Amino acid sequence: MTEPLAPFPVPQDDPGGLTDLALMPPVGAPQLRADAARNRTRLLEVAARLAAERGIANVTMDDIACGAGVGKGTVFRRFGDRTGLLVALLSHHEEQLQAAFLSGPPPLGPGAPAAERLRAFGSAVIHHERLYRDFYLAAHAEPGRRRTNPAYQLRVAHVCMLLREARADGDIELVAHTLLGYLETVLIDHLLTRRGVTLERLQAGWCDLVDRYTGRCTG
Amino acid sequence: MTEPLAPFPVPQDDPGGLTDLALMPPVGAPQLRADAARNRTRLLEVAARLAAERGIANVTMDDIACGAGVGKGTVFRRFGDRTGLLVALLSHHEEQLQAAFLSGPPPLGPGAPAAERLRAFGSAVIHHERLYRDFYLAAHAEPGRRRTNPAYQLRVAHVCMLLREARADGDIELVAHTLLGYLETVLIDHLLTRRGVTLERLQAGWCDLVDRYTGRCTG
DNA sequence: ACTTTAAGCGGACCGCGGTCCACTTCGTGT
DNA sequence: ACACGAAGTGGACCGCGGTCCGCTTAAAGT
Repeated sequence: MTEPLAPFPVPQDDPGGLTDLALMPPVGAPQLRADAARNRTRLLEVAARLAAERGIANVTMDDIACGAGVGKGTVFRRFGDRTGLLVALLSHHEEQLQAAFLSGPPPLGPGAPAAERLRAFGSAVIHHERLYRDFYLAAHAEPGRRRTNPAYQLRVAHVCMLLREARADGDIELVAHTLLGYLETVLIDHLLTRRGVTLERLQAGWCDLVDRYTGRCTG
Repeated sequence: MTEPLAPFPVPQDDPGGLTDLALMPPVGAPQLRADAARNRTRLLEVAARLAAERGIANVTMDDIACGAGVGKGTVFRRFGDRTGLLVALLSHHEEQLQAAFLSGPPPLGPGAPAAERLRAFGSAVIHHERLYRDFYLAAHAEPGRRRTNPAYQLRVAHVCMLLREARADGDIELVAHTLLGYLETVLIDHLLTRRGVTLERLQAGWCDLVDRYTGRCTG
């Protein structure tokens, strides 16, 4: 239970909570009614505040609803379920990460060689997910949904692109999933906290993995 | 929801349900009272039967308790929680798999070259988990616990051993986790059912991954 | 301004996993 | 045979996530 995590801004856009975590396409968002938008914002603010106070694991949906002065039904109508709320909470940070690897400065963003960008990608993801560890762990409580969410799919697409650009041989999509498997929040957390693996070691392992697929020996 | 899955034998040993999935060490098991052992068996039988009838996802803990004619408290005392019960249900199959790669015939068991055994291992795990898909998916509902269970740790140890035997270079433990990440039930299932990847392709991807670490180019 | 209506709202309600604790039973030592 | 303690038992109880449905309200059309 990593606690505080300073409160953070709540995104105003993305009304439905459905396109969350997909950078770029706020298109097709069905436009919320004014009161609904207000409630959405308040709910996210309250959730963030309570999570900062006592850790997201100790915040119930009722807490959030009643903290925002709305009924429980409103919360579920807006976010679908608990996971949806968590995803929405994470979306702001997630978008920052996405912006960094899609259009930020090299070596993470465009400009550096693909292999180098891949290495930087791993490092960035590890740090990012570590920073918001509790949220990611909570949001991944339902393992089946993880890979269907837009943020994950964007990562897959991005890694595929870099692999192709790096002339990686083999089944690109499968390789991408293999690489992303290494970056799984739960695995990283397990290795770091339960197995005593250091961050440097993790990073080295990532670079090694990337190298195995992006040439060095198979050209 | 893959349904039927013929009923299967229920293990009589392993009283506490705690050492389940750890092949070999029924040592240290605290010896159940006769009635408790009887109830344990009945519970597992009922659970297996109901799961075969309507799929494990549609079986509640109350169903099982009342189907076995015992109170709910009894179920939880014996198995700790739902996951514990599922693990116990799987333990028989899991042990068969373990026996196969620990002491079965080559190429999966001892006798074949390590790299070949590793390739066979992936194939075996993929088929095995696919066979009991629903159970594994249900048992992995809580992602954090997966890697702390004895069965997973045994897999890690086994893969580490084979990697060392194959003179794989790099950080063996991390490599083992990378490999096992590829075999994650949820990932495999996602690729097979949601992404239309074929079994052969999956298998080829596994062999490729193994080869990257066990020589071929890095010697 | 007035109507209309789809979207939003709230909170009672449900089912499930999990806990608790007073009571029973097994099996051991005498 | 018996007494006694540890292990086992059952079912009432709890909290949480999630649903339902009758009421309210924002905002678009006229």
